[in-house]
Amino acid sequence: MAKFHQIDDQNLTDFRSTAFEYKSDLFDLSLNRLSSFLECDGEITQKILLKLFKFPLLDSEQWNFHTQSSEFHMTKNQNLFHTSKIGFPLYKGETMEQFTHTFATPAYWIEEKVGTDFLKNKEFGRIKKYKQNVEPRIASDDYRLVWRALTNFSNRRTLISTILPPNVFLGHSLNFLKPLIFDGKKYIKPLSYEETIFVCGMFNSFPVDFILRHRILTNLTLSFIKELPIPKFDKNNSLHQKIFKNSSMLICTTDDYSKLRADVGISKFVTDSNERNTLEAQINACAAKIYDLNTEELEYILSTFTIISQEFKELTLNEFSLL
DNA sequence: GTACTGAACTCCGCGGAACA
DNA sequence: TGTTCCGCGGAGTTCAGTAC
Repeated sequence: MAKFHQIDDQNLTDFRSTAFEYKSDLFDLSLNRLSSFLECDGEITQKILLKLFKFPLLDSEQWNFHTQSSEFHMTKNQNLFHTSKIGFPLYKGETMEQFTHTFATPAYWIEEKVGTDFLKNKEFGRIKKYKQNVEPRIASDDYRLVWRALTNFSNRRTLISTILPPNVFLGHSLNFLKPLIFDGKKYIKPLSYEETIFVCGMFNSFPVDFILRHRILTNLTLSFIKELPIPKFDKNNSLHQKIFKNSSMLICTTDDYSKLRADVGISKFVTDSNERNTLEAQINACAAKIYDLNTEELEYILSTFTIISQEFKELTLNEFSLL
């Protein structure tokens, strides 16, 4: 039997009459695959979570998912920041939103050489143990998947992610997927652009958000991200393809993404807000289908996002009914 | 003007890796 | 083996927008 977050004396006395049966499968999952217990509030939540966690975690062998936080610390590194718009912009959580890097104008910039030297020094510190004569390479040279590290389970959305173009720096309120890793001899790309864009689409979907809302309070730490169950991208799966293509059209809206567009072969992009809503609703519907959720379960997930408009929820359900 | 809510900022402590 | 540094996580504080 289980019941979470009970502080009332009477409720604790009547524990058995108000608690629910915590499924043994969920118990095994929490104990063997996760770093903390999955907290849930009843039968349907348990059923949904068990369906979602049938897929490999991002820190499992199936994925090659390498995260990093704190590229530039807003307090410790503030001596590097300026407001004269020279060099690379410093992105913080508040400057991006789901599928967009133009949500707000950056407040700080870092001179290109100052910033890249700083990051190359840190990277050199990481790879020097391999004793290889290799020039350090840094993440800001490439497109990278980012997400807000500071959030809340009761916010409009908890996981807010996009892909940022090269030549931008990140404040510590943004965590990111390393686009390049050092394997001991050379730098390799652990995930393709297609996989990265697909993951971005999954991150911004309601089912994945639903998981995090049952696990975090305010800090979306790296361990919670790495314990997300995400299916491996399958280019032959039409649902995966839909999420990848829609995400591409939502993210790559400026010339900063021309190289990425050419690389993944998606030239179209969408800036009209109504069209963007439709594409996002389709991504949510496809994600729910991938996780094998039924209409009742998707409706329940949507009902827990109380600040999201009813119109967008209905759009998502309509798209789901078409699959 | 005040209260409330959502969201971001800042500070501090912990733990592991590196190093003397 | 002790010390230092740095990445990371947690929590309190502050700010901004909105409703009344």
